Amino acid sequence: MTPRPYSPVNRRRAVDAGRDRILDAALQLLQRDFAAFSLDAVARKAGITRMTVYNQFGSKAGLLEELFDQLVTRGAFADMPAVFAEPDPGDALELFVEILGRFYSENRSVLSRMRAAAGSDPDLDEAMRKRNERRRRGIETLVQRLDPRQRPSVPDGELVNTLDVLLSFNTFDSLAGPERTPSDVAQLVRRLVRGVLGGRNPGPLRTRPKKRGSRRK
Amino acid sequence: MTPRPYSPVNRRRAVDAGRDRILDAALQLLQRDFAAFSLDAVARKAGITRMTVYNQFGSKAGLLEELFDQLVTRGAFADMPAVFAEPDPGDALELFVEILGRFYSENRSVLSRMRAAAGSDPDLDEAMRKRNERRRRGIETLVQRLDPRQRPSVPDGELVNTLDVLLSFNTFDSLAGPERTPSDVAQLVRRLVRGVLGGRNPGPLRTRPKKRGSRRK
DNA sequence: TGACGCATTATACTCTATGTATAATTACAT
DNA sequence: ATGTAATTATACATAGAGTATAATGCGTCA
Repeated sequence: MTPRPYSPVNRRRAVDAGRDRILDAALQLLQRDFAAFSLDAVARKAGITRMTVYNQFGSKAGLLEELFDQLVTRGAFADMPAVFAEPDPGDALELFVEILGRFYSENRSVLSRMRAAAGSDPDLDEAMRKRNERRRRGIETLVQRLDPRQRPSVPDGELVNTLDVLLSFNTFDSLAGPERTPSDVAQLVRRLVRGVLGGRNPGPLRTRPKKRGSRRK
Repeated sequence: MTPRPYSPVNRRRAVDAGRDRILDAALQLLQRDFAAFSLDAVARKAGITRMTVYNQFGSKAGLLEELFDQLVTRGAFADMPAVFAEPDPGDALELFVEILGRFYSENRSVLSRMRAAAGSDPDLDEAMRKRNERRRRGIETLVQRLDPRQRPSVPDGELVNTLDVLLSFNTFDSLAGPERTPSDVAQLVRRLVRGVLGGRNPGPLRTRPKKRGSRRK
C-alpha cells in the first residue's frame, strides 16, 4: 500500500533528453518537408517508437504545442521583457514589432506548417488561438500606455484588433517574399502601425479631391 | 474507328444537375460542420456514390476549387465590373474593399474551411493561390491608376503587397467578430487603406515627441 | 428496336495516418 | 533482488483519399 520512496533523477534526465530528441526530430521534419511530417516519421527520425511519442506528448497536437512553446522560450522572444520595460509606449511598440518579426522569420516554415496543421485539427487550433491571445494581451497593455490625447479617434478595442491583425504571423508571412528581407517586412509593418496610430480620420480616398468638374471617361 | 455522332444534350443537362447537387451538398456540409466534411459525406448528402464525385471532380481539391469558383460567379462579385468602370481610382478602391468585404462575410465559414483544407493539401493550396492572384492583379491595376503625385512614397510593388494583405480574407476574418458587422469591418479596412495611401512617411512612433530633455529610465 | 456512348453504381481493394490496448522488456532506484 | 516506470513490440480499430473493374442504367442515334 504505502509506496516506497522513489526519486528517479537520472531517469527524469534521460526521459527529458528523449523528449528533446523527439522535439528536435519534429522540428527538422517541419522545416525540411512538411509532407513527410507524421508521428511515424518523427519517431523514426528520433530513433524511438511511435508509442513513446504518445507516451510523452499524448497526441500530434500535444507534440506541436510543446514544440511551439519551445520555440517561444528560445530565440527572439528572449528580448521581450525589454518591450515592457521600455518607458515610451511608442518605442515599446516599435520594439515589439521588431521582435515579432524576428520570431516569425526565424521560424517561418515551422509556423506556416503549424498553421496548416491547426486547420484540420480542432485541438491544435484551439491551442494556437490561446497562444495568440498572449500577443493580443501584450498589445492591449501597450495601447493602454499610449497618451490618451495622442491616441487615434478609434475606440481602444478596435485599435487593439487592428494592431493584432497587423502583428499577426499571417501579415508577416504574406508580406515576406524573395526580395523582401525580414527587416524590410518589419519596417513595412511599422509603417502600417504608424498609419493606424497617427492617422486620425484621414480624408476619403479620392486622389484628386478638389479638381472642379471634369468627371472624365 | 470513326466514332459516330453523339450529342447527348439532355444527358448533359442531367449530369450538370447532378454536379450542382454535389456542389450544393458540399457547400452545406462546409457551412454546417466542417468536421463532417468528407467526400463520403458529400456523396451521401447528394444521394449519389462517392465514385460519381471522383468522376465529376477528380478529387477533393477539384471539388473545392469548383465550389469556390461557383461562389465567385454569384453573389457579391457580380458588382465587380463597376469597380473598374469607376473613373476615380480612389472611389474604385473603396468599392473594391466593399465588394470583397461582402463576399468574405457572405461566405465566411466556407472560406475559412477551405483555407484550412488548403493547409494540408498542396494541390488545393496552389489552386487558392492562383485565385488570390486575381485579386492581386486587380489591386495592381487600381494602384497604377492612382495619380502619381498623390501616391505614397513607397515603391508601387510594396504598396500593392501591403494592400493585398489588407484586402485578404485573413484580414477580414481576423477583424470580424461578434460585435463587428461586415460593414464595420469594411469601414475599418478602408481606414487602413487610407492610412497606407495617405500616410506619406509618418513620423516615428514616439507619442510625446518634443517634451524636452527628461529621457526617463 | 437495337446497338452504341457514357455516366453511374456496386464492390473490392490499397495507402496513409491517428489513436488505443496490452503484454513484455528494459533501465533505473532503493 | 525487487519495485517503479518508461519503452518497446505487436496487434487492432477507425477514417479518409484514391484506384480498379465489371455491371447497370439511360439517353442517343441509325
